[in-house]
Amino acid sequence: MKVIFMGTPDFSVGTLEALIESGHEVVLAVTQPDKPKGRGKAMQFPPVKEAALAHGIEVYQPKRVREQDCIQYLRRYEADIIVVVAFGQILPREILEMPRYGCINVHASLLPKYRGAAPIQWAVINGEQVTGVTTMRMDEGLDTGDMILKEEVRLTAQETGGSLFDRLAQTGAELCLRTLTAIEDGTAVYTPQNHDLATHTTMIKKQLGEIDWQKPAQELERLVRGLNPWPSAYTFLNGKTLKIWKAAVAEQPGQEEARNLQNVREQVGKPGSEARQATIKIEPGSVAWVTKDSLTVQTGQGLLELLEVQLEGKKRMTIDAFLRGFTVDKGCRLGKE
RNA sequence: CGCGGGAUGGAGCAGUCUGGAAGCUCGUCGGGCUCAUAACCCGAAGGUCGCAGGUUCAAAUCCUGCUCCCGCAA
Repeated sequence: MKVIFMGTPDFSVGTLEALIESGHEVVLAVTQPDKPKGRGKAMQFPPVKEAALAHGIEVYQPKRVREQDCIQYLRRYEADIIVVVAFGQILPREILEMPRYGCINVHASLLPKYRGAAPIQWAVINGEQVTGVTTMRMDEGLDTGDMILKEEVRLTAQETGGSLFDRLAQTGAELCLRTLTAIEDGTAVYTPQNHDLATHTTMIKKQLGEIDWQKPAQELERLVRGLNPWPSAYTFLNGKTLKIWKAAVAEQPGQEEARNLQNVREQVGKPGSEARQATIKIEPGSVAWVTKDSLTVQTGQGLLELLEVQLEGKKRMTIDAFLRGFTVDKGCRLGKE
């Protein structure tokens, strides 16, 4: 089929390339405008633009697709279908109705759950067992169109936002091809969503990664995984940002750890309050115990062991490497002062 | 020219301001202790101090240029 592809980030690239390799005629790749990137200042192409250029496909980067100029421009390509994967702009009705087969969207969740911006990370953060990819025929709502195909993906215990992202991108690419085939064959079935079951996710903001030590260790561990590799969970140590790349809910302390715990309690406890020592609780966010190769923090519920961290301006490193050059005392508080 | 941190034996760091014998915590190798050990004791190997110039009797340290890594911001 004659396809116009719309997408922007890495997630979209897999589907674009699958379309090209499958023999569909991708006549145009629409993506967001270039933006100034990282440390220097240089403009950077969106991943989809990179991929399109590598395959010799024409690229179009409108600021706003809803503008008439843009709509007229797209019309000239007389596409059979428009495939949209994480494009980042809302399509107006005129575009939705433009191609013979409409606009097909690949969404990284099992609709109607997780409509919206960052379904992949949220699935990890929320501790979902299963998520997946859904293709739908777009309408004017946000991920509200009729569903065509759906594929489940099971999360692993150590799933990160990044790993799930990769898997769903591939699943999405395959599902998209199958969807196009079904549409071409006329065998596609359009199933309306049950809107009563819909849930929505919000865009991931950087600040979501700031760890609230009052929360349970299990929840924090999921946050760490969900926000890896971007934007990553973080806390503060001596006023500096400490990113947490990997953590684990700590097992019950063994004998030695228990003894260390006792030491901390003694340091934290006020002098002369012996009777209360047994009941004094380590504050959430305090280092519960530290050895030469492990660092465990008290949370609102349970303990979180930090396994891989990165201090501001430093490289990411395993906890044992980190502890070799950076002294962390028992009872030391993490987080903002 | 967006702001800032960094580059020192295999790892992570100190030393740089106030030039003058390369250090710390680990790891590795050898030996010892031990029922045993990731614990403890003794010993050893391993570094052109990111690169290139300059100043100086003398540069990891001061000056100039460059490369690479990283945090923020986008």
